[in-house]
Amino acid sequence: MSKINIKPTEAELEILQILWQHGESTVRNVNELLNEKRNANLKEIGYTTTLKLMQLMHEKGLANRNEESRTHIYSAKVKEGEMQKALLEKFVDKTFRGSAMKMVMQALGNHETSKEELDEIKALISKIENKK
Amino acid sequence: MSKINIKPTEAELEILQILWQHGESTVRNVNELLNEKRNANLKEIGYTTTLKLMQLMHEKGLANRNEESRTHIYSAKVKEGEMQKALLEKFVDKTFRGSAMKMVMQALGNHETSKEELDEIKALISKIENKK
DNA sequence: ATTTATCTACGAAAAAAATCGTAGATAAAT
DNA sequence: ATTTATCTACGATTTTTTTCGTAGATAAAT
Repeated sequence: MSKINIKPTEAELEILQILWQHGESTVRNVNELLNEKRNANLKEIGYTTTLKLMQLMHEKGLANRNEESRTHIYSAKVKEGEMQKALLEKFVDKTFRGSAMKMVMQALGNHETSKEELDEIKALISKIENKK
Repeated sequence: MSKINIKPTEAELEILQILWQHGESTVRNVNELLNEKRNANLKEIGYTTTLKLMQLMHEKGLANRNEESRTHIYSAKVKEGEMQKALLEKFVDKTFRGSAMKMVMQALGNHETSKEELDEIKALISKIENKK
């Protein structure tokens, strides 16, 4: 269960993404990945900036930290799916006045959806329909 | 076409919602609606706070302002659908690593979807499929 | 005609988020 | 054994966002 009551900031979410994708990581790892992505023209993120953010995330309960070795190892404390669910709900409220349907329609409309994906959705719909 | 390159802040988006729903509005209108929603325990938003936000929105190009009468009348400059589209895209990137599909599946899974809504989606899917 | 209420403009304070510099400790390299 | 690199901790600065107070003008109420 464990509902998520901690909303990450933009920067924190970016780091969470990395932790979810790469699993346990050091600050340096994360910092490098952040800067790779942000590669373009933008200024690099300093090491201590990332460090500070990750320390805060640990304090807030967004990340675990293994302090056994000098170089601490961080990992996401919240599960990706749960966080997505929580953020999605908030987003739908804020942007689509609570109508998840509208959002889904919008997403399907805009986004180039492949045949496979459509099939996937159809399968899910059948599954939901059968439950009724 | 006019792509949207202006991202509203949280507070600004809340005001946009009101402008979209109610059309032309005065600052006082908006301020009252904001406080109604926020009714619970929270502290009220001061009138000048809302005023300032709406002035900024006007400067940024998020809102139109009719200054004919002393009491200015504001309206949303960007269309709701366009803004939703822009925000959705950003949100999918940030939260679902760009996979709109994942998000749709998540949304359909979580949210209690009625039969009518499911039919609506199925209709949309057919429409998309036929286009191919 | 005065008082009272309602607006806008403007600047500034407060709060939240992001960024960085420096110090001190430990490890690695020479 | 020294020097150099790498870490954490911590405080401070900067930037962004939100909030509000005050002044001056106009309208409404008395």
